[in-house]
Amino acid sequence: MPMDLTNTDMEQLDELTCIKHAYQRGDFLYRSGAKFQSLYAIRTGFFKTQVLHEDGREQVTGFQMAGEIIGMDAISSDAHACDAIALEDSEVCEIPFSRMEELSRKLPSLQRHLHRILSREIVRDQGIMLLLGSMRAEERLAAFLLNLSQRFAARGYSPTSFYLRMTRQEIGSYLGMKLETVSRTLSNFQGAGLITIRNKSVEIHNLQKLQRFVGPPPECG
Amino acid sequence: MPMDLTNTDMEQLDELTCIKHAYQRGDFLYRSGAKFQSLYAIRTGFFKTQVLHEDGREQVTGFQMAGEIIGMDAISSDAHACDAIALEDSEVCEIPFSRMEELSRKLPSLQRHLHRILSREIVRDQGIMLLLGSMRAEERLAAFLLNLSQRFAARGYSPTSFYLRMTRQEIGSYLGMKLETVSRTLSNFQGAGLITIRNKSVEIHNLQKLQRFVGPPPECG
DNA sequence: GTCGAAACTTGATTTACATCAAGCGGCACA
DNA sequence: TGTGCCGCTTGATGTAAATCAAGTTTCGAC
Repeated sequence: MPMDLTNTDMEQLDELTCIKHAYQRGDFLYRSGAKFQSLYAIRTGFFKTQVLHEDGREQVTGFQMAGEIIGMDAISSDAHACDAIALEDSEVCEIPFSRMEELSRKLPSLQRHLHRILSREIVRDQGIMLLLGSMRAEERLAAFLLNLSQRFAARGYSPTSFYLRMTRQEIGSYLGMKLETVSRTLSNFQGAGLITIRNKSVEIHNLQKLQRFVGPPPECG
Repeated sequence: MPMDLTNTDMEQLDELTCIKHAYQRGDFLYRSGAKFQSLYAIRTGFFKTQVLHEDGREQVTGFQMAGEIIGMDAISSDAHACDAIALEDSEVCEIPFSRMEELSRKLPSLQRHLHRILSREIVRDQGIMLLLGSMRAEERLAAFLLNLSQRFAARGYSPTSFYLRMTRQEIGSYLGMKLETVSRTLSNFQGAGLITIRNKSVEIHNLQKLQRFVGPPPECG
């Protein structure tokens, strides 16, 4: 939780983030419809969030990793609007939201931080809307890999070599395509020498080239 | 702005919402990249928000009407992340955000309200992700019409008879399809007796039937 | 180590939607 | 009261991705 708090602020904030929990792969952090109590800061591990349509269709709405906050969708109606499921053994800090509201009334920097986090989620979602609404399969997958790359890099891991914690099916759900298309497109990237993919481990050989995939097809010449 | 405020709270809030502006059709309320100062409450009229990809592609991320708040995406980075454009002559209240933060530290009910608004936007976006990621064109358009219907109804207008303020192109951008597909699908709905559409005026004949379109194709029998 | 279920890859075929193309209609403006 | 443009509709054709269908690999449970 990087923010511009003084030490004493930090101490007060500690009161918030003290309830730690461990989850195993497959565990639900929360379920859609559950009463909202807390936000959750992921300390270690990997989660997915998904919304379920009444007709059984599901849409993965995000993959969350260490340092990210989830549960913000639940504030609006006091009930969670999606499921959050651990994709690997994970640790989270539970942040009781009423405490957070109370404290953020006293600490402007905490208040500001909370607002930014909420807003960042909105911006993230808009980016996914752009991706789902106006990109082709190849571009979506390239954008997805680059996004993971950046986030791993920001955490001190390699931006070019990492494990996918999720299945092809889950990637497909997130990106609005079928698992076969995910598999095929990854194979194409590999065939083009952009990446090496072996099961869930990815190696990106050329970030720039992959970046160039995210954009309109090169028919403009 | 319906909320549970006492009268004196209400008076303090009035200080916030006093800067009124008028916009004509086509005017920008704000542009992507502009410095963030304020949220905007739409009093009358109709807006669209859109994100622009560097390669020129654009994605409409929402249509906003009276009573709705826009500009929340800008909080995270102190700069607007999308354009907001009036689709008809409109009036908005500018809400300076620093004032709002200040005041919401004193008024827990305002604080709570702000958090709910931010969270509601997140939930809305997730719904659009579901729509874009896992629905067919027909379902998306049905869902779109039903959403407009509900929102008009909530404002005291007819849920079954209304004007579309946006072009087929804009609907298509929002729903991740081409304008021709929007046009064709609307024609199909009309052919099936679900709606009457004449230019931008829509009449929904059967909300239930339209509702049933939002769901998996009836192959389950 | 063996078995069985999931996850994944790859190919053949189908399909929903995009693209290309032409004509119509309503509205702003002269 | 025309006239030109933009938004819209509709048809013909093309194509990206879905679907259907094997076959292979991986991995967890026993």
